[in-house]
Amino acid sequence: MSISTASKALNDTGRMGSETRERVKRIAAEIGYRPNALARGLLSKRSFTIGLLTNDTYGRFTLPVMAGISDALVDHGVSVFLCAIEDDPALAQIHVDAMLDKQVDGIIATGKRLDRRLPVDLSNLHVPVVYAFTEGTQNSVTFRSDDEQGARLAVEWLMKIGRRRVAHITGPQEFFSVRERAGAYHEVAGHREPVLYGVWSESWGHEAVEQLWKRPGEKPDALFCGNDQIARGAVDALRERGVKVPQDVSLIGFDNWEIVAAQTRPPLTTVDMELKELGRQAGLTVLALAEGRPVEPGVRKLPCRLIVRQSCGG
Amino acid sequence: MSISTASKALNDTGRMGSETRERVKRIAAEIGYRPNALARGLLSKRSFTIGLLTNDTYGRFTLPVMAGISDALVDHGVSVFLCAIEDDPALAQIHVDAMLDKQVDGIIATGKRLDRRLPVDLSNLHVPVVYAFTEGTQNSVTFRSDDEQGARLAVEWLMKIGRRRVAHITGPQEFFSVRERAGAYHEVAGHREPVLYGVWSESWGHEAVEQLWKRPGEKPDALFCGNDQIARGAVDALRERGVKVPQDVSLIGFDNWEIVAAQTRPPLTTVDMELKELGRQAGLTVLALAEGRPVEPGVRKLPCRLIVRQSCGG
DNA sequence: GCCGCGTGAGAAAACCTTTTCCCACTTGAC
DNA sequence: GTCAAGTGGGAAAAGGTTTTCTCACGCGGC
Repeated sequence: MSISTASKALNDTGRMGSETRERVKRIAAEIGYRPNALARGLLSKRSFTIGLLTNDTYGRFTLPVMAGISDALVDHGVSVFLCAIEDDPALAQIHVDAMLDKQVDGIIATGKRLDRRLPVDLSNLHVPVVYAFTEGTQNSVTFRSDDEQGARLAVEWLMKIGRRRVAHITGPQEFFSVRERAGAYHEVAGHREPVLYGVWSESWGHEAVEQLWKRPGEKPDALFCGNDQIARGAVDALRERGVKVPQDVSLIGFDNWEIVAAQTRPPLTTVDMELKELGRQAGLTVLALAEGRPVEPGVRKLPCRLIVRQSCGG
Repeated sequence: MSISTASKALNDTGRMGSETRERVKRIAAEIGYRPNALARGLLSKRSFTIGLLTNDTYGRFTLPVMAGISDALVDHGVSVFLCAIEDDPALAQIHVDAMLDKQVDGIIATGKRLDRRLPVDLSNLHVPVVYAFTEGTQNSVTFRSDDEQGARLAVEWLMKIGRRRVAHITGPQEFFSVRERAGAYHEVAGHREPVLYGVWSESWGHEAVEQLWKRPGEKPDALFCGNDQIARGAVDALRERGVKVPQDVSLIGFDNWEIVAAQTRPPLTTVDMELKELGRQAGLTVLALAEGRPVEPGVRKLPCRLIVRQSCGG
């Protein structure tokens, strides 16, 4: 039995008698034969391997994206190198070089912020690069959440359940997503209540509520928070003031970070950026590029989804 | 210039004139030559790739372990396939097969619980397997945190700062770590206060404090909590009751999950399991095994470290 | 002046697949 | 019976690297 015959039998290629083919397959299964992906890759120029580059240390954004990528690609036999590069350009370069040496079919770059580049230039690689939740280069394919639509979703929901004085407590104004969410907030809620910019922490949420409630005049009847941590801090501050959530004030967060959103009392209604779906699409896209299928460059905004828990009432 | 001469020049092997060697190296650098790791691996039987298998969806344990592995192995040119397998045996098998096909040099299995196996049998693979933070098989190498020592660290600290009535609020008794921590707690603190077993959530921490404070008689002056989430729930409950932390009650958590521990008010003193170090050692061990260096099988317990923040006072 | 040895460089095999090409044999038709 | 066409199987090359083996040449010693 020659090697080539065996190969053709297993791959259903070439011409041969069906009983020969079956026999080869049976014996291969018996001895547990598995082709060596290295050798196969050497010839086919496809390693069935991609690299995921991230500077998101906590994995809060990366992990769902990774799950989506893996989910989409495991059916295609593709495995994923995860490379956490902090914000270290030298480390990033080492990882990129290592991935290229290993002949990855493509690279997905992901981060923790839409408007930041990774500390390494991926623009002139000979493998396709797709950006997810991080800023891409000219003519690249970039996937991001539609923060404007997400914010709109949240504020519209608050209006729909009858809230009229919606305040917005959010992160630093330098963040692109912050500005985009604030823009949508203003469009839907008008300019009756202020936007409070701060940092992404619980303590800022807490402090912002203090500021709002110390002001004279009518208090807000709803808070749209820039992330779940801020929302959680706000809930705590409201409880301390004796303000009831959701009876007196409705509250919506952003991120749907389970560990924060679901454990808050009451559990937070929040905006989910569908990062897993984002990862899935990024994975399928880099695969398409690796296989030479044409992909239109540009920024793809994926819709967010409102996760309704108990912090809004209704 | 023959291929073999070039190879020998770049690898500093073989006999050749030093000026030839230098010339080859210079030109290689000029044209940006990088050897194909697939071809190299095909011959050397070393792919400089390992697989990390995990069923920890949140990545709370996996991520630090992964960081440690990557940190230790990047210097050796090793990349890591991350495979999240949930608790799905079929998915696990697919990922394991994919990794073996890709000729990984070894596999590190990690999980979210010391006393649970991954839903796939890794015992008869022809590549080395190291277990980290999950139960291994007979004769395997397993790395785990020393929960007993960690708990002792916490309770001794509470005693040292003058607390005498230390209660222990923790997770489900089926967990090995829970029993081990409770054992150490009893050894150090005696049996004056009860151990409250429950679940790993904030709400259980909250409820447990209710239970403790509803009982007649003297209240605890310290709480040793089974994880940071329980501790956080406990802090909230204490605040609601007007009990001051750390003035009236000192409180220690477990896990040092930054996002919970550092954002609690006051920030939690807690026990860190040094998962990154655990990952680092697991990485170096699997590398040693891959290179054929002998490694003593058995369970290696790594010491925990107490992270002092503000929830214990002085 | 010849032989042997040492030195530098290249040829070839090996790693494991896939794919192309070719050969031999069978079968059918005339 | 002969030829053509078609069919089943094998040989060989390719992919990029490392390693072992071989070869040619120059130099020193006798």
